[in-house]
Amino acid sequence: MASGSEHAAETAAELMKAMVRLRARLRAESVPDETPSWTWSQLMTLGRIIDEGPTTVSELAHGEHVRRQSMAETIASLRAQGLITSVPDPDDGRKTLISASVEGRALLATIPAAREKWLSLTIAKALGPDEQQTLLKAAAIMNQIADSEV
Amino acid sequence: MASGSEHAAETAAELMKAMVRLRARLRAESVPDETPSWTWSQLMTLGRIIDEGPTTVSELAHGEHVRRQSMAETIASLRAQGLITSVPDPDDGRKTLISASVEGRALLATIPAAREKWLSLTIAKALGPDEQQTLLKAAAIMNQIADSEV
DNA sequence: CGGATATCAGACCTACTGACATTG
DNA sequence: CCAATGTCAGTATGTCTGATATCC
Repeated sequence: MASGSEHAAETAAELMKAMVRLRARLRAESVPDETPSWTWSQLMTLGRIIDEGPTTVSELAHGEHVRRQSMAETIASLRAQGLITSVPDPDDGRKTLISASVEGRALLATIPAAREKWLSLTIAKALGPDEQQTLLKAAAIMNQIADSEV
Repeated sequence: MASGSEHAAETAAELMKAMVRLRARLRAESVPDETPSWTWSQLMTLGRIIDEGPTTVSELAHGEHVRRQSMAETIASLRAQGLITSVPDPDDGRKTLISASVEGRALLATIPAAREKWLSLTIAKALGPDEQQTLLKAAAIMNQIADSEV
């Protein structure tokens, strides 16, 4: 074989294509009137805050591979909706420790995510168990790639 | 059984998470100085034009699940770079038929996509053949979902 | 005139880069 | 003084909605 890298290029291209197209479909399918306010970035950041306990904007930004400024925006949205609380770090005045509020934990527990609804339904309706399993495995692999060191 | 929908919800959530995070990582990894000009939307649209022969903005927009205006932007970029040509439909004055130019076909044949480079390398380096196969299958399934009828 | 196509104009969302104050 | 953190600005991209002209 030794054609591993060729396959890798094809896989990369196909994966990118699938991601762009599925994203577009999800956007098209999302009902504007039902969208409350949370984006996936917000939801995922909230989940990460709950998992990692009190943390800082910089740490979150690093973990999600975005700039501090971008993450600050997300945090501001979450704070505006009362899903998180932030207090100055008593040991380091530069830092602001962010924690999930009771409301934030409650929200994530129910995981309403209107956008997810259509995808869940379509997956349940159009896919067999094997295909669902493949997607789940692929999601894990994609996360692994996203966090791979160099 | 009967838990298919629960699994579907979990799969949907995991897939969304993976897509958002991988996208972020790809953005972080893309080298700004190397980015020539093509976006994935442009590349995919170009591919679709080649596959479907002469077509219209509306048809392309429908196929990619975006608004006509958005697709018009993409088409304008492709035209500005000489990758496509467009002529008025002789039979229907409202339509503009779009075809790929020789340059466009040549470009897609080489598939340079600088953004793809990091992903290809990481896939080749960090993933085994089985995992690559899973991603490829998943990509096909994701496309299937993106085009599913209701 | 109603339906479809294309395009112009304005807005938004989310991320980016650059510059700055504060703290360690 | 230098490094890290957080925040304020301005920019860029890709998409959206609304309005308009043209053609069938």
